[in-house]
Amino acid sequence: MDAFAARGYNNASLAEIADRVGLTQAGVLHYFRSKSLLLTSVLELRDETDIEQLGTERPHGLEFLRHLVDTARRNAEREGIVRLYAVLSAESVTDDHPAQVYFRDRYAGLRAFVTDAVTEACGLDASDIRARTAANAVIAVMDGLQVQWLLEPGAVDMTASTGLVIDSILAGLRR
Amino acid sequence: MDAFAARGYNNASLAEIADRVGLTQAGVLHYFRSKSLLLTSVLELRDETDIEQLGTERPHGLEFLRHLVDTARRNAEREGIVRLYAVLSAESVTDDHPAQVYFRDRYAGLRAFVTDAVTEACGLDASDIRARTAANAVIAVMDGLQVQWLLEPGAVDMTASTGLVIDSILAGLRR
DNA sequence: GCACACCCACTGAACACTTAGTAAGTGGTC
DNA sequence: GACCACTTACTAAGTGTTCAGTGGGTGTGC
Repeated sequence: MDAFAARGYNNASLAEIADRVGLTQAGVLHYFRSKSLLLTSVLELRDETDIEQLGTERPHGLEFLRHLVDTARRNAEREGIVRLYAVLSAESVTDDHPAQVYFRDRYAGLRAFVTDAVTEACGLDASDIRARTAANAVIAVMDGLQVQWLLEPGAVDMTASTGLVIDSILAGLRR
Repeated sequence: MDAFAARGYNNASLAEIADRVGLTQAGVLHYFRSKSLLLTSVLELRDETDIEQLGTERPHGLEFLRHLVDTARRNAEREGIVRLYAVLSAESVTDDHPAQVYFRDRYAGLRAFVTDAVTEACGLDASDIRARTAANAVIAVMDGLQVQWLLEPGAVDMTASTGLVIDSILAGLRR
């Protein structure tokens, strides 16, 4: 995780990773057949532990959207994970990137989740595309803030900006 | 530009770039002393041509924010440039990336510009930090949408989502 | 005796960058 | 207009390094 976050997938080397876990390069490849399999395994593990932490109770509607602001707040304390996702999600749009499928699926799921929450929170019709437009914007703002924050932490308040966008959009859609 | 956009800085090779311009690898290094200098030159050239196109008249306040929505619309027709910035801005947060300074400066300038525009458009006090919070969010939403759009163009309407965020935030701040 | 968990030593490819050279042109001098 | 010194625009052939991945081991525990 740290290696991929600090250097991206392409520029991280198995030798460096092996070193940090006290193995040789060949030792790492004993467990993961290839570098790209290691990357997808790291991403899957990250998802699993996140889901475990979340528990079985998943908030809905407005509560879910408030939860996103909390996530932004918590993210400001977890630079490693933020960096991992910020770097890899953008790198994944390059040709033949091994995490491309992962991120496409991840965003599809996220969009569906947030769209539902917006629809519910604003009492919109399920066919109202404004919910999807809003959901995409909410996801985008969180991602975009991370890049700015990683480059210059003092210049960005992820919690405030995320909260402002969510509040403003909800207020607008409710009218 | 195409090479760095399609493969990122680290994974693009001078040999490939040389091939596409009909030179040898050494021929490219005759003009640009190093790969990282080539990257920064590409980014600077991009800025220069953008500034030339913009002309001398720069919109202010509300007009500038409307202009951002137009930019989002135009970007949907310029995948190459969108990819270049989306990939490189995120890659730049990795250790010792040659474009790190470029993007830090770029975001600092952008934040100042958009903050001024929001302040003016909403008639806020110059010291009101909500303008900066809003500006960061507007920039972030545009960046974040690009990554989603590059991964799955059909799933994202950059114009609509950008417009929604700007309109909602302005409406909220004006009250 | 067998399976697992590794390491050592290697391979071949790719990479950025260097060096030495060539061919074409440019400007000045006799 | 012939010669010369110098520059520019490259190329060919390297250099040393780094990389992911392989194959053949060896030790350890069951």
